[in-house]
Amino acid sequence: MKNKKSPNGSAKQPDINLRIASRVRELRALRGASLDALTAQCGVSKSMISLIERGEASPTAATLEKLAAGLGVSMAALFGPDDAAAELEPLSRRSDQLIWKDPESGYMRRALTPPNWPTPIQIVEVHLPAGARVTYESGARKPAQEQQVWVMQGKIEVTLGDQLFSLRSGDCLAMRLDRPLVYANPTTRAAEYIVAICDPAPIQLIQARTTT
DNA sequence: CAGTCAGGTGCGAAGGGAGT
DNA sequence: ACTCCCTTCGCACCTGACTG
Repeated sequence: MKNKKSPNGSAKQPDINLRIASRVRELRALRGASLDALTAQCGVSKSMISLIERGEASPTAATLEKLAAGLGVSMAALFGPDDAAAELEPLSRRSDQLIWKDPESGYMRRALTPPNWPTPIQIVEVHLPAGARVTYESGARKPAQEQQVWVMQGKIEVTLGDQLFSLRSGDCLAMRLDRPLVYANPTTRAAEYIVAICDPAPIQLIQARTTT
């Protein structure tokens, strides 16, 4: 739960933190929830949410996932577009894709889906270092979300509730996000995998922007 | 009441010293 | 040179007080 010092000292990620900040603030406003209300829903302290919304904290994947669950969205929705006036761009170039690194586990995720494209499908590329483990404790969401994990390289273990799945290169696991979820790389080599998430929240966000 | 700030806690990484 | 142990440091995260 508690953080480890990042390998390069203070690995601040100002751009991505500011993007997460505006996304959390926007999603919370969209739901008309106060800091207290969101605290009650996700279990992250009011002060921590406030820090995240100001871009002054580098939250762990576990904290972001709790926040996302409290807001009723996938984690991918927290990395969404920060420019409401941006044109619809169907092509996401490798060099433009947003990368976020979990300061706790070293887990690195790259958002592949074009950021402003109105789709419920979010595709994410993940690099999971050797020995790393990422826990998502929140379980069920409303509306229900589904995702599929396709391993490109290495081996990973996915624990959904009390079910353990060992995946190797080429394997694809489909799951409904209704139980706590753990990704682990028990090997001594980094693993790479693709996650396809079905989440209507980004569309709701774009629709809300266009109607305000 | 919503949001911010200050101070404190717990944890792992890094670094240094001692022993082999 | 290597390993073990201890201390220090930096960070996420928390509680509770404070402000408007």
